[in-house]
Amino acid sequence: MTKPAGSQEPQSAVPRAGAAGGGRPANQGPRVAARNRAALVAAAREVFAEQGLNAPLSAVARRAGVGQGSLYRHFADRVALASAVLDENVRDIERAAAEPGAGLPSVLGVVTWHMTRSTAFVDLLRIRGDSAEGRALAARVHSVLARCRPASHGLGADDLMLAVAMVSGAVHGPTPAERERVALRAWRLLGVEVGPLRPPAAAVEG
Amino acid sequence: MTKPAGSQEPQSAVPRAGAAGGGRPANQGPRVAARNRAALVAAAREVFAEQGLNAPLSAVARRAGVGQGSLYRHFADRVALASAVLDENVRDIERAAAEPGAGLPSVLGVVTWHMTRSTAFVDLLRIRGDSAEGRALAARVHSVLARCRPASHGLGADDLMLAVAMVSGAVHGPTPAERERVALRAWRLLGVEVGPLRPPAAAVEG
Amino acid sequence: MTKPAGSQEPQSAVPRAGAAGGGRPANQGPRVAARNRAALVAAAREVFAEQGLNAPLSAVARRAGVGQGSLYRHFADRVALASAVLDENVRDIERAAAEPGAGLPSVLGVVTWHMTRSTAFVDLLRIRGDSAEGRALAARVHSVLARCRPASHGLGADDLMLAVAMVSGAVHGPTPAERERVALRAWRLLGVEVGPLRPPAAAVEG
Amino acid sequence: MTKPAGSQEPQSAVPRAGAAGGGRPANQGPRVAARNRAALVAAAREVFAEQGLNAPLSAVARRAGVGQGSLYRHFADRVALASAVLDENVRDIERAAAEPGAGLPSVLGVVTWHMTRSTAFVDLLRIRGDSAEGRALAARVHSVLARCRPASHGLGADDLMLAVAMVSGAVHGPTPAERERVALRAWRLLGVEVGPLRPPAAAVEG
DNA sequence: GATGAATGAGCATTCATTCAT
DNA sequence: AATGAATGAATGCTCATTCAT
Repeated sequence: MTKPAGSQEPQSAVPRAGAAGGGRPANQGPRVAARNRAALVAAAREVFAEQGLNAPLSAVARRAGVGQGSLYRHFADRVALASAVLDENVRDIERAAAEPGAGLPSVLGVVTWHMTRSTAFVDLLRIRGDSAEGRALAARVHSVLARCRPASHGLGADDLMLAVAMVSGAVHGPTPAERERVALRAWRLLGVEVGPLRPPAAAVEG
Repeated sequence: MTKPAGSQEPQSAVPRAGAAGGGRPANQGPRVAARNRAALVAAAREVFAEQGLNAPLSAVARRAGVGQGSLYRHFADRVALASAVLDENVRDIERAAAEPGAGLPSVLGVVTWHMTRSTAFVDLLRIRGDSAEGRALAARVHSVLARCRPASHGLGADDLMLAVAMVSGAVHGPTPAERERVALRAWRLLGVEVGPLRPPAAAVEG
Repeated sequence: MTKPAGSQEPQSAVPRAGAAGGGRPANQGPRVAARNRAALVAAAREVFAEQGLNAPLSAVARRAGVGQGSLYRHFADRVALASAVLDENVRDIERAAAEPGAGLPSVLGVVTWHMTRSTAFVDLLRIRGDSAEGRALAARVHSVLARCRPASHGLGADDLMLAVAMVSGAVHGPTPAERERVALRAWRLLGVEVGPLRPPAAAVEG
Repeated sequence: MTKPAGSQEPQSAVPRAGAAGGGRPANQGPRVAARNRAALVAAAREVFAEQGLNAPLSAVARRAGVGQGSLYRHFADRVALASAVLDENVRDIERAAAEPGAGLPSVLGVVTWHMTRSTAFVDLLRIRGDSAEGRALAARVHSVLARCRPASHGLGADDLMLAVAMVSGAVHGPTPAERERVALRAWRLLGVEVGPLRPPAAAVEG
């Protein structure tokens, strides 16, 4: 007769203005569409980071404070949702590469920072071939690395992608700090210089 | 003395012993116990290799041609089953290290061969910390590497374990051949020499 | 981005909307929510009364004509469902105590009527300590008895609860009529006057 | 990867003489038949007392240190096993009635002692009608009470059986001491005198 | 366009019962 | 006569997906 411990209350990202009392929250109409989409991506980022890509989609909807149906309206399936999450990660990386004075080390710093923050991102780098969306995202990372790579380095972009996958594979551990330590050891083993592990300018989570 | 509410009614009032119909298959008796256990491990190896360590256990039982109950009789839980599977892999590695003339490259060849054969083995090497049994298996690999490592190499056993995890992380691809190609590229990037990718003398599957 | 191993495949690639075949019954939408909840409580009342509180919940769902999932949506666990059922019983008793001219005999009449109708109610009165909800329900009965008890009677509310439990313990038999007979004999043995065994004004089943 | 906590080791009541090592224990032949039967009854008494009459029969066999098959050889079904357990209880009661100087109070003392020791016995007294065996056992108790009843008492044997059932119904609580307290209160409420709660001369458990 | 209830297939696990040894 | 493994139906529970409102 105890309520299940793990039950999570909705964290209503979208405050309801609607009718009084315990009734169904008023339909906010299209006005909230964009807000809902963003809330879903943010929730999915957290949930996927914590529980892996298998996490129940219902948990994502709940954490986003959004109905199950809305999740499916915005994202046809799990892959679409995951892609949206990872798209932001990749965008961060592209942004880092575009910063003035950016070089391979600073970009790898951002890449590695994401690896230590998100299990899902690790999976993207490891298993990129499993879906068209995954391949596309990986291709964007590849292209960033290709542009950054200083000719002098001796590693082609393909090699760099492989190296990134290798480091991803090694990254694990209970805390971000521990994962950072492992990641840096892995890069050292590869003899690749990495800049400071950091989110790009305006990044939110990881 | 009441019929307990939760009790299970007999499945069939008229069990068939013979040939006809879809009746319950004959109970083969304890004679098949060892055979069943082996079949379960073999089936689990395949299923885990294909679908990862989270594959449905019912699929394992089905592929082994064994009842669900027998699976649980032989293996208390998923971890026990996985341990039995991976134990054979680790044993292969230990055997390879014990062969006359064995060295780090030949052992890594066996390790890598397993990586290209089994998703589950990759998971073991990557996420070794998830259970006592997993840690114990990983420790055995570590200890083999510690013994093999030529002092001259410059890499400690911890570094080698990390390297193995890195290669594991990179290994992916639709076919074993493709995965072998990737694994060899990864080792080259690390500057570590690997012997021929092969199962040890009498290995069965992988 | 891999298909999670444990994920569930869609049950049917071609869901039927229409009349024919054994396809999935149409989703009736939230309109039926309240109806479903009521149907579940009613079904649970019957099933628990017949088979005791350990009856399979699937049987409840089936009898209610409702999916398993809906049952779990409305009631987090077996206890929540049982509480909902027994809550109605207790409410009946409270209502009986509130009727004009009600006294201990008439309230005991209602209590006893429920005892002869529902195994589950008997269990509540006998084993009230098994859960917080059970204790709360029993406490409500206790409080009703405390209010009804004529000071002259010589029995405290605790004694009355014990007496109720004793009668509950004795009540058994194949038919309600038989159970009523036994219950009345039990009360007579205790020397306690009981009014007519009856449901309160607007009770539904029992 | 933790072993399930609740797993109980067999408490081998029957020491094995058999072959060396980990092989199947030698079949001890008919010599152990009687011993096994007794071990099963004893184990069932404990298991039923602890977990109720629904307890898994496998738990009984395990605790008896006996194969599942042997259980089924000795007892055709759950009811037969329960009957064997309760038969000993009833025999205790009959023995108590046969003691020199025995009277209704001392017999009720033994009856009540059993009620506070065994859930199963309570069930027998409450639900005696559910099986032929149950009815037969209850009839034996009835007959003992009929012989003991002092004419002066005013209660017929039927009334006494009902009273016993009523007290049974009230008996519950976490400890035997608590259950004794409740039972005595119940008898007092009925105005029936009870002797000291005790097992008969050579009783084993209860 | 949002909502959240409905649905039932699927997986893990348990356990009564049978049966070869 | 004992043993203990095999068997699979049954049950609890979860979750992807649909759909009326």
